[in-house]
Amino acid sequence: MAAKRKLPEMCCDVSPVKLPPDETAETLAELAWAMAHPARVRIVRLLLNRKACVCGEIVDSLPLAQSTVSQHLKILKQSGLIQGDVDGPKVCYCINPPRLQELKRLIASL
Amino acid sequence: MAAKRKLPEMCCDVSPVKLPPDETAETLAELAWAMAHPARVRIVRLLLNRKACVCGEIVDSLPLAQSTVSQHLKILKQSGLIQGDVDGPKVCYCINPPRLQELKRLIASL
DNA sequence: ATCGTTTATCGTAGATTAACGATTGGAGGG
DNA sequence: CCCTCCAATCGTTAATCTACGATAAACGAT
Repeated sequence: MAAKRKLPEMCCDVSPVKLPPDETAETLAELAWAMAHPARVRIVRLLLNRKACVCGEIVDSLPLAQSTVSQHLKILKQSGLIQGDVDGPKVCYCINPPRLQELKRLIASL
Repeated sequence: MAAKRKLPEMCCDVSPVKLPPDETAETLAELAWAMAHPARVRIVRLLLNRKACVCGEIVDSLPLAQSTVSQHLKILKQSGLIQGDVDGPKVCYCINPPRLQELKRLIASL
C-alpha cells in the first residue's frame, strides 16, 4: 500500500498547464514508431554496421518472409530513416543520417 | 507488436531454442513503441517539465477523453517509462528516470 | 524475346490499437 | 451512511499492423 502523504500538495505540481501544441511530438512519435518493431530495429542496425547499402541480404538476416521484410523496409523508408536506391534488379538500402540524427536529438532532449 | 505476453503457460519446459538474437532490439522496440504516439510523447514531456507527478491534469492538457488518456498512461506504465503513485483519490504520475535513460542510451548508441 | 533473379505490391487473415461512453471501485467529506 | 470526485476498467467500434503466399514489375543475361 502506498503510504499516505499528509503533506498538503506535496505530490502534485499545481502550476497552470500550458503545453505548446507540440509539433515535434508528432515527429518524435513518427520516428519512434518506425523503430517500434524488433525487425525494423535490426534492419537499421544492419544498415549501420555495414555502412554500405544492402539489398536482399536483409531478408536472409531476418526470420521473416520476403514480402514482410519489404513491408518493414517500406515503413522505414516512409519514415525517412532509410532510403533505397535501385541498382539494376537489386535495391540498395542505406541509412539517411540526417533523419536518424533527428531521432537521436529528439530522444536525447527529452 | 509481435512481442506480447503470450507466454506458454505450459507445464513442460519449452526451452527457447532461439535465444534472443538481439535482446536489445526487443527492448528498444518496446520502448520506442511506448513513445510511438503523440499523446504519449506529450505525456512524457509534461511529466518531465514539471518534475513532480501530475494526476488528472494530464487529461485536461490533452484533447482526449479521460478513458483514452488512462489507456495511454497504462501503456507508458507498462513500458516502465513512468510510474503512478496513489495519493488519496488521485494518482500522481512521474517519470522513471532509469528506464528513460535506457531508452536514451539505446537510441544514442545506434 | 524469353528466362531467371530480385523486389514491390496485392489480397487476405488474425491480432492489436485507439478512441469513446458507460460503468465500477476507492477515498474523503458532510 | 450517502454523496462526490477521481481514475481504472469494460465493452464496443473502426482503423491499423503484421504476417504470409501469390502475383506483378523491372532488370540483366542468354
